[in-house]
Amino acid sequence: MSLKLDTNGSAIDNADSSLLVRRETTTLRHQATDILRKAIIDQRFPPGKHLVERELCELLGVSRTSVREALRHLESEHLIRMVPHKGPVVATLSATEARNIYEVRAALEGLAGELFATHATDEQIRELVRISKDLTNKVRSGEFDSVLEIKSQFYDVVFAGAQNDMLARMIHSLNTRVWLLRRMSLMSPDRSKKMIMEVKDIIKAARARDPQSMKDACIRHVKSASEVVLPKIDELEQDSA
Amino acid sequence: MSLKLDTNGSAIDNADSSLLVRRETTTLRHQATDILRKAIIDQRFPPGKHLVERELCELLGVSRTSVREALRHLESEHLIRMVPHKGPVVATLSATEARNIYEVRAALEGLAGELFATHATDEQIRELVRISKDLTNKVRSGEFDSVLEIKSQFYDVVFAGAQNDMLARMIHSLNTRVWLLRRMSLMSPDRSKKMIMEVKDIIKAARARDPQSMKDACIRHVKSASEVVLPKIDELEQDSA
DNA sequence: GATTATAATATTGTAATACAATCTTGCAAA
DNA sequence: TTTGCAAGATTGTATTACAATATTATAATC
Repeated sequence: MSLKLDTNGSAIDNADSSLLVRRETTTLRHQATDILRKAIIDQRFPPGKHLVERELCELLGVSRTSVREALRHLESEHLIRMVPHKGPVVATLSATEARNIYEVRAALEGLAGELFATHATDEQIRELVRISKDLTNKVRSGEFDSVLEIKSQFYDVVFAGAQNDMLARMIHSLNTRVWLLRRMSLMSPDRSKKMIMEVKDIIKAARARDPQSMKDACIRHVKSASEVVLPKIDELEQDSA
Repeated sequence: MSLKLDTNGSAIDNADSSLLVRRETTTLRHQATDILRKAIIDQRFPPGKHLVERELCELLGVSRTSVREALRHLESEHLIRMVPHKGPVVATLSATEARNIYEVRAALEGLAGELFATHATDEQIRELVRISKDLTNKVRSGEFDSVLEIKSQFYDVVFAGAQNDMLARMIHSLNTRVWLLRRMSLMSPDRSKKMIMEVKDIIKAARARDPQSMKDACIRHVKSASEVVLPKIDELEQDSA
């Protein structure tokens, strides 16, 4: 496993028009946080795995100070759990938690949709349409790997149009925790087809600028995804018991 | 200012029936986090104040290690903002952010209400009724200081009945950030009266176990609070500009 | 005097080391 | 087999150190 990060934060790309100094914000602990987060999301550290600080130090090539502060951050994202005097454990996701998260996501994404239909610019609506077409193509051609990424773009536009950063951050943090469930759900081809239909409903409501329908469509979309995913995680939990 | 914390974590209260070992979970950094959080919420560190790590060390009587890890935690709660190479700054709350938070709160507390009406036990409903009466009394007798505390109890019961920890945690973290706005809002006597009415609506819906009305009542309650508070923070922002 | 260059200072970011508290494990004794 | 204890591992915390960066004060130049 090589998770090493570059100690000299490079990247002095100042090609854009702004004359602002490209302030080097990437601290080591920040890089460490990102790398560890990615490792957890990609399941290189499987749920339940007991992490050892010293091993992480070697793995990342940074000191314990930085590792510990990174762990503190991941703890607040609920990606790891700190057991006193035992150390960090990669968070597991119980069926109950997954259910809870999808309940909250439905409410929040419903709100996001409602706000988008209310505040979005025409350009943002067009952008959403464009992405949804892209999504359809990728599903048709079977490129399921890129579907999740495009889906993220889709939501980024929704959040931008909704004009509520707090909301965007909260949904994002929820999604981080159910990332693998989402991947699981989008991989199944029949789910993909249904997903496309639901996105079409969302687009329709967006073009009509109808907050209520947009909200409903977004909620239906999350609920529909949860109906695919939750039974699966229920099974998994049964198996391990 | 004395914010010192006790280094020897004391507290071996094992009077309850459980035979489980009362595991000593209070690490120094945890205590430090709590104390700093409280100091910020109580405005002993006013918004925008530049905190200096070494001063915090002396203030709390712990090492920089612990202080920094505590800061990492508060950063993720958005109570402080880390400026690279300048250090932690107590977070300020813009009018826009406040508006965003109240939007999200409305959605989340609406969900909490809906879930409570669906899942709560009869005992929990009775408990809610009891607390709301307590609340009415305190408002009548003008004890506004304790109103906010009882209101917290009220919500704790709602969350317990809603059976969604994730939801509870998210609302709680939002409330932390708008704590002073809430205090501001509840202090005004006429707001209190309206608040009592709204709580009565919530109670009514809870007893009827009507998810939809409970949801609506909870949303109305948050919206109503925001209508009192948001103009005030708008003024504040105008003044400082 | 105003502006710029330079130095001094303060603070954060990171590392390395140390040690006590605690947990885990394995082994010996009953 | 169970109990007790020692050894090892790991975290929690403190201390010290130093480089990188930001701020402030001072001197130099126009």
